[in-house]
Amino acid sequence: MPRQVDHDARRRQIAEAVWRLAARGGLEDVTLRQVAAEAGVSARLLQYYFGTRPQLLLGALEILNTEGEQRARQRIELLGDDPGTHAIVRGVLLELLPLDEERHDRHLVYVAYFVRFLSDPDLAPAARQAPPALENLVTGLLTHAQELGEVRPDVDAPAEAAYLVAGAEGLQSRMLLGQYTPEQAVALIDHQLARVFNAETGERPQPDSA
Amino acid sequence: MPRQVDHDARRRQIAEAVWRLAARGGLEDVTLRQVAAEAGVSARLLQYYFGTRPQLLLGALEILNTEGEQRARQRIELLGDDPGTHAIVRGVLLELLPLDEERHDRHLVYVAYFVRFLSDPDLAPAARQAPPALENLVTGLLTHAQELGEVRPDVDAPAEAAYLVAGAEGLQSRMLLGQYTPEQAVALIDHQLARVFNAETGERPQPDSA
DNA sequence: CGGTTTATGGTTCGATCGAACCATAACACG
DNA sequence: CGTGTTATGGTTCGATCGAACCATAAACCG
Repeated sequence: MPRQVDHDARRRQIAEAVWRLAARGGLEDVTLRQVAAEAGVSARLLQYYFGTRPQLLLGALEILNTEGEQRARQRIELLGDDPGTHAIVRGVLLELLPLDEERHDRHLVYVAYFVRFLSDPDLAPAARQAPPALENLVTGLLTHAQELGEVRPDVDAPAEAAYLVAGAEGLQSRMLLGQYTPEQAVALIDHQLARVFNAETGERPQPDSA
Repeated sequence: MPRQVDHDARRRQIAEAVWRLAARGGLEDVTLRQVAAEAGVSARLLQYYFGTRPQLLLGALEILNTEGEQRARQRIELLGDDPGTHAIVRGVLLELLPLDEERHDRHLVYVAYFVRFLSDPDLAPAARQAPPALENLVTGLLTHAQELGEVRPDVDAPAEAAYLVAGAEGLQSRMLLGQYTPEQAVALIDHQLARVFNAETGERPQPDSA
């Protein structure tokens, strides 16, 4: 069924236009006419593929979510098999940083949606899931590393995991504001990881897989 | 000149309406008519006190900034004289958390403005100053504490300060999303502070001064 | 080949937006 | 007392918005 492919491709094309506009001027610039112009299609098509404007916003966000998850998983797998817990945690945290244009725009779009997440009952579930999931993942990885002896038993795994993730999110904002270079932000994360992990278990700072 | 007082009070009244609307629905809900209704004044007054809509957005942000600085300084001074470096750093970091309604709304408004900071040349300077200033302040405090022996000499003060501030900012986002209670967030910060500072220099976790 | 669904463009409508314009109270000062 | 500045409300205009409506080309199906 080649129809389905066309259909999804069209939705994706339109969603990308929404992302670009939201990353620039915020959600208030995401008007049906502007999206249509940015996507190079007629305004009627937005109605056809997404319906009303709130549905367009929601749909574009859902596509961004699934796409982001895919990319993250790919980049983690790109570390090779058995990359070591240290490297995996590092990969998860770096995923939160805007280290390339794709992640830059994605995180920016999330910020543009943020305030809506709090009040809009349709948008809320799309954003409330990811962060705790990440934190639980890191907690699990740290606990695992503790059992392997790669992390000293006196570190509070949940507390450290929570602050590692929170710190990465904070660095994300600052990078978006242009106040940290990618190198500085990565160095700060590596500094914390070097503290949590025993030194000898650390991978050499291999460049972020693009 | 009681005129000036009235003038500023009016501007503040209008700015508060802008904040409330931005904290709910984001900047796209900050329309001149809605602000007028929320503030209980006529739309004409917004023009009179602020001019055009971009000027209103900018003015409301500036008022929020100065007000936020004042409040922060007050709360720090409320710690008493010579509260100890540990307590001061703690106070600075807690200022980033939405621990009361005032800070909740303020941080929310910043998020609503965030995307604009990146593209709007008028808005940008209002937001780019604060974060690095905070970080430098914490770095200075940690270095000072190091000289006093309250922090071990082998900790990297700038790196730890940067991650402390970044972590507090990350916790801020999660609290706004309702994923952390104030107690949990404060506990995470205290956990990090206990690690950076020598144990005996720590104040007992005195409740956040409201 | 004929009909039904799918996919697309164009147009129009009522609502709302930002901003300019017009009016006039209230108070200040000479 | 009068006159001018300050402070406020109301109205209107052109532009734009979201959404509904109308049309039709293309593709698929019996």
